[in-house]
Amino acid sequence: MAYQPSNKFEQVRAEKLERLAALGIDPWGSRFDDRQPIGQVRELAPESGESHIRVRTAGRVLSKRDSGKACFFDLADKSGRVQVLAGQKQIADDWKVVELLDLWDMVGVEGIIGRTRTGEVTIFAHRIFFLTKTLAHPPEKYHGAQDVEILLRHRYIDMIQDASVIARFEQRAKILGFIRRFLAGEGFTEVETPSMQAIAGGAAARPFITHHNALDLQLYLRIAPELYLKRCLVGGMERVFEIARVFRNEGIDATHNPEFTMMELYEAYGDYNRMMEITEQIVVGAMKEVGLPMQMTYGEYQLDFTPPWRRATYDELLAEHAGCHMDQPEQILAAANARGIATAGKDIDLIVSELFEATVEDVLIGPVFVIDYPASLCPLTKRKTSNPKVAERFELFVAGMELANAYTELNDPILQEELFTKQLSGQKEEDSMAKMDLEFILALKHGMPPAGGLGIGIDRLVMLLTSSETIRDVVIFPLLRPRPLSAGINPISDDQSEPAS
RNA sequence: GAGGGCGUAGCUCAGCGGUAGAGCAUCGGACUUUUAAUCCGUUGGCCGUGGGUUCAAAUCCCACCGCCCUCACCA
Repeated sequence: MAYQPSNKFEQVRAEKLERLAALGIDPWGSRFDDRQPIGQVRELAPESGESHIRVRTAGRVLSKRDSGKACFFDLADKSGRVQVLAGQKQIADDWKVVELLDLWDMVGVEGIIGRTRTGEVTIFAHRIFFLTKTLAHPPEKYHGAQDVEILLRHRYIDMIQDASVIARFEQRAKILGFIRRFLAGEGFTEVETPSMQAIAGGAAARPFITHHNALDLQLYLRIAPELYLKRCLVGGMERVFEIARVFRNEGIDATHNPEFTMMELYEAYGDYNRMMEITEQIVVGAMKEVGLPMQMTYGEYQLDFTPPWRRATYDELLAEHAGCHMDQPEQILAAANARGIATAGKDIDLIVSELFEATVEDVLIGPVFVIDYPASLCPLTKRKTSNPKVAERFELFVAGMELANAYTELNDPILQEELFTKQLSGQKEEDSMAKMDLEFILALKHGMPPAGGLGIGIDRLVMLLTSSETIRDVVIFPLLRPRPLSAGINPISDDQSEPAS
């Protein structure tokens, strides 16, 4: 299969493959040992002039300034960027390599660290080792690629041209690392429950459907790990958690990606009050992990995470922002009608929920725990002993985003079975958390200890802690509709994918 | 799903009825302290796709595709 360059730029670069080969140089390089990261190399630089310190490093050529018998280029690796001066006389035979060097090629460099007369940290090269040819033509050097579509579809371009992109995903990794260490320290065991489930339960969301051929079985991609993690409680795993990729077949916007990461934990003998403490510990700990102060800004908001955070009941927030109480149907209907919320044929609690979402959620700058939800909205949650119409549930809101959701878990199999059959009128089954799962009921019949359970949206937490405005900044490869390759970027083979019909 | 915006060279963008443009990048040349290097020259286009209006369409109209924003849906 012959390589077909997709434009003249690639044609030119392809020809350089031959020219490199003619010089006995492998354009795809090989192992390069004893490499010092560029960040470390920079630290060896003297105050001025050349040192006697030899350095050996490697990276990608991001810019290049030819100057007759010398060539300056900037070499970058993950740790930083440094200028290299390759003088024809100084690098001797390797000058042939420099002559064939293109932007975004990768090379190894050996030389002396120093500074030019303008003070720029520079490797005065003695050797240049060709490591990898870049066949594609890179974006413009000053602005770089700006088109969001290019940056998302080809995230590597985003990473190459903007060091903060990798840094942001490293922050994400640090946050996840902290959560794992913290929970391990608290005695939680990490488990991995099925992503493919015969019944997609544990949340209210439309699932993705898939199929197993050998079993001839329709399966769903999970919308939550909840029902499996509770089985672990039944079995005696007293503290258990999962960092679960979940999949929801819903719309896409700044805070929703079809697949995202949910941390769920369950603690036997706990309740939702205990979950609030853990939530504070996790969020505050994660903030410290990435070096954030308790007072911080996120977008236009000034947030103070100094614990304990405000705890406000669902009812008092409803009263404050919608002017009605959740147990007063006339008030609710009036308030809903006043805001144009359709009420006909809808269960009163569904209307309450819509009213709450319309009036309260967006104004919750927080951090604030919204506690004690209308019970009918919470089929997996234990009811308050003092008032069975209220469920021991909280949601954590920050900057208008829901960041966490937790309950005192319902462990009564008889009530659970009943709640699974109860659909609120005016609500589609797919919009309800109540989906009959007899296997789960059977598990509860074997005795699940009273417990607290917590889910934290990891992507949104990372957004908050990295000042990211959209979830796409923290999901490394967010979903985009596939399309025939963008102009100028063609595959090496000639079998173009067909556009979706 | 509804409304709005955008799609022009590899990239960043101008042009908005009358021969398709600039900067960077590329290619050739000069230059051993440049750093958005500079200087001289050069190449580069199904103007997203398909219809239509017009003597004439990148430009106006319609449909479709993709992306973005707002709203809706949704945690």
